[in-house]
Amino acid sequence: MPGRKRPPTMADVAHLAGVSPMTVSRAFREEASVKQETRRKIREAAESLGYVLDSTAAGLSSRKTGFVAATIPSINNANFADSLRGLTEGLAETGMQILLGYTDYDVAEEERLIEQMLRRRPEAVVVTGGAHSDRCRRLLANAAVPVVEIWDQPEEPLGAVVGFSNAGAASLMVDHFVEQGYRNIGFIGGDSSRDTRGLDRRRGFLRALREHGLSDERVLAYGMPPITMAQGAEAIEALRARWPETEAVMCVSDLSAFGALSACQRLGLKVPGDIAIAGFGAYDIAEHANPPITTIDVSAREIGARAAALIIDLLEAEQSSDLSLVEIEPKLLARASTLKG
Amino acid sequence: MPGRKRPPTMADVAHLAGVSPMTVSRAFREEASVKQETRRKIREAAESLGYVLDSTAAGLSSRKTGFVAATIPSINNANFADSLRGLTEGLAETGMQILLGYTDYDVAEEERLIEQMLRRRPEAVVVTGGAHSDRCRRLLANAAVPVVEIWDQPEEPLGAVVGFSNAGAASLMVDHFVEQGYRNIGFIGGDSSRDTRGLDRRRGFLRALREHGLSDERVLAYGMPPITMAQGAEAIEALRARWPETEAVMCVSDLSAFGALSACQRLGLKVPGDIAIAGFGAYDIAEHANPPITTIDVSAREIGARAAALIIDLLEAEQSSDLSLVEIEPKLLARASTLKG
DNA sequence: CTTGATTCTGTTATCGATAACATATAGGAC
DNA sequence: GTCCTATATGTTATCGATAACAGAATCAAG
Repeated sequence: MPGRKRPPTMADVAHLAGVSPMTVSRAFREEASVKQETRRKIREAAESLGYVLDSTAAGLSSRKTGFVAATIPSINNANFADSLRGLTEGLAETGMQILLGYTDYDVAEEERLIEQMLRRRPEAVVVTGGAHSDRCRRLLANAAVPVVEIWDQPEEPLGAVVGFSNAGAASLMVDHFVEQGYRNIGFIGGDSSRDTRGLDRRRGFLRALREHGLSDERVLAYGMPPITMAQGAEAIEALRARWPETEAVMCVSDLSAFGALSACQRLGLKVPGDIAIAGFGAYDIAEHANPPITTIDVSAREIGARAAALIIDLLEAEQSSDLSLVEIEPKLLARASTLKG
Repeated sequence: MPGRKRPPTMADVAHLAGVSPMTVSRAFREEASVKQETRRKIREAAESLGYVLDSTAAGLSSRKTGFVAATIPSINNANFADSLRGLTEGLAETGMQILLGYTDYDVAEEERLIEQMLRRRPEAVVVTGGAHSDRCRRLLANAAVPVVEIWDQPEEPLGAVVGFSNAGAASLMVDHFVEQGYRNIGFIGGDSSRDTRGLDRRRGFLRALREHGLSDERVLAYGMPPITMAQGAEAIEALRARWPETEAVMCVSDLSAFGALSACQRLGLKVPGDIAIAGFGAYDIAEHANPPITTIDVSAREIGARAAALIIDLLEAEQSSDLSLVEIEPKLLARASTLKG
């Protein structure tokens, strides 16, 4: 950290290169018209001074910060990480940078975060999931930038949506269970009203059970989201203790499903012989477990990529026609953990 | 997106509240002296206008952006995610925000990222790992802000360091294997020079083998980092094919170890009976696998937390005494996957 | 050589806040 | 009531860039 002297500015570069600051500013943007030779001189001067553009100032002046704000519930979740990757990659060509925040599945925290992020004047906002505080909705509306909600299909969207119905996705699993001949079917999920996507899955799952004329009583809520492997393990034991006749269980995520699977195996239960186990999210772990775990693939990365494309469109359009709905189709991946004989 | 009218500024709030802009500015900072009553009036005015502070402008003026830049190799890695969480939580009280970038294990990409981030004028920078391009080193040196390197102990640190010796950590595993009586020992890692931490682990592992007078030939390099479960699975089969006498294997990460474990079980091999398998990183999956996988815990979250504490110190100190080295001690977690009898 | 179009470069005002300094008001101590 | 200190507020200049406009240089065509 050699001496805290102030970093060089465009004026310094301009001085050294013998041009005006404005020309330096232009030289740093590809599209602007600057003579080849001048540009070279400027780049050299900049490099020799160790000059780095100040996008804080640039943003203030041009009213374009190059930020896209994004919130996800948890950083430690491969699904959201995949979506984030899709988003980052999709925005890469535009040079936009992601401003990331974790809500920890909490709408109050989301509100705090969104406000903090809006202070940075992002050019677009991506939020995960459909539940938001009133103030948060107001803040976003006032921000007058495109908003994209992902991973859900909210009843009252804030703007554009790239998502799927969590309830509908879960019902796919019921269909699969029924088709495989299971009748005593259970569900393991989180304990909190905070994970609205998890709750939607449960709701859709139970409704589908009823539609098939089956009992929807075998439900176990366990722990705060994100529900862990350990909680999946505890939950399956509790479920088996209470409803020993259970033949098949869906867990709210692949992680809990894996925990449940491991717990069963430790207890000497055969999966799927004694009990079938399914998850949600198409994590790597579901594919590589023994047996591989039946799951639902919601194309997490695609969600991010589509959101990026949508943002690019909306920013170009200027027009505020952003009530688009991009529907992602969840796919059931039938694997050994639920397949009979 | 109701009409793209310009958002309100402090001047608007000041006008409505009947005070000067400066007082509004003060009212938004806790420490500043503003009469209770005035502050209330201002907050009300702000809320009714939907005013949100512009930290772009604030940062320009005060020369404090409230950003800490951080790079990690991959977003989809629970270890780095944990460090990031520790960092975020540690910085929360200061109100600083993380500006995140993924290098994808690539020094050129790291250089690009660092420059992009430095344009935002972060008040500190956290980088993961010890390999950097010359230009990147120069950029960081010129930036005149504290730099903390994590997850490594570089020979030529850029600034402060919060890390551990990857080579030393891997040698712990050799000690464990030898103690358990294994003699024919192998290593599975990535194929690329890009994951320097992975290479360090391999190097340390092989050196330790030689120090114990054992053969260091059973090494398989497989795929690009981050090495996946699938690659772990392929690799263990290839390793067994080439060196059937192998009794114990360390994989460069828990993910590949889990892949290897699953592959062995599918082949009907007993773990640890026929072959012992260990990983690295203390992922959840290692704990919940069947059998649980022996691994090395490097306290990923603590790394982030310590980095945060260090940054807070360095920023307070003003003094540029930032060659601190915080040593994290890796711990071997001996589990069933390598324990005899 | 003049003209007009095109390309390149400079000048001035401004983005929205805060620092630094100046001033006003309030509250005790004597 | 005076003086002093502490608290509260206002004024002016500035942070580092870019927008918008204006002016100079270049070049081809007539």
